[in-house]
Amino acid sequence: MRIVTWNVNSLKARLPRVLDWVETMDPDVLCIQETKLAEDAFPSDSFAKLGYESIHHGQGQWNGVAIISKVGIDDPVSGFSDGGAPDPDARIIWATCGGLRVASAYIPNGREVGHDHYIYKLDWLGRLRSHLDENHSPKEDVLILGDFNVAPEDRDVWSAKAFKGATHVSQPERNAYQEVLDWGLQDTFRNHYPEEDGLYTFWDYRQGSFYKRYGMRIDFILASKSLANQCTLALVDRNARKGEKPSDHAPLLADFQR
DNA sequence: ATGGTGGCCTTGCCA
Repeated sequence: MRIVTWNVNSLKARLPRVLDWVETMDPDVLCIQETKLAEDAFPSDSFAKLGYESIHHGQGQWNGVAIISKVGIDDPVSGFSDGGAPDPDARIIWATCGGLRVASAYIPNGREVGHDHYIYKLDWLGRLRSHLDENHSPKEDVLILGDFNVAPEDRDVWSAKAFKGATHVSQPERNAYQEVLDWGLQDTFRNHYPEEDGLYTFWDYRQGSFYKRYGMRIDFILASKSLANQCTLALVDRNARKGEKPSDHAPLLADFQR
């Protein structure tokens, strides 16, 4: 099975490129973030023509997450089932696809260390861990895919110096991310490239960051142990960041022996 | 190509 995550930064703006990419790369499951579409505005028909079912949790101008699948979509859940108040933002959607419990997640950006939105980000990652604790076992086949807006190590940003004091690299964010991993998930991409640095999934539109290789590795395919052991390929498609009207994120792809 | 934000509910906010 081929599983992909891609923050598309507006599915309306990106639809032609996403459809073209899906036809070429033929994923079984694609998790999309930042659709920026209202709940009912997801272009299901366009994906249905390519053989995919889809589910969407959207709010309009911001955020919005979706899953498209060729291997079924069962038991969808939008947001968290952790007993807490509903998340005001559309940031996570869950479904069972081909026997795997899959989540498409868009973790809050945080804006600035100490900002209300930063507190929300830390809380949000805590709720993700709580949802896993209360709804799943690490012995199941679980995949959390998405834009985590956290760089786990200094080598996951182009310059640790440039990020000093910034969000995405602060210790509280890294700790909250690690708490999610510690539930029983592995970073499948890092498993494949344990010694490499300079591998990124996001490049800011500003200042020609992509051309300068000023990137960040903030998108992940996290897999429970049983699945992580079956991951045969993991890669970032940097070509999708090139050309006309790219997203600022590249798709991250993983193949599993299933 | 020797240089280069982009998306949105747009004249500001968000990433």
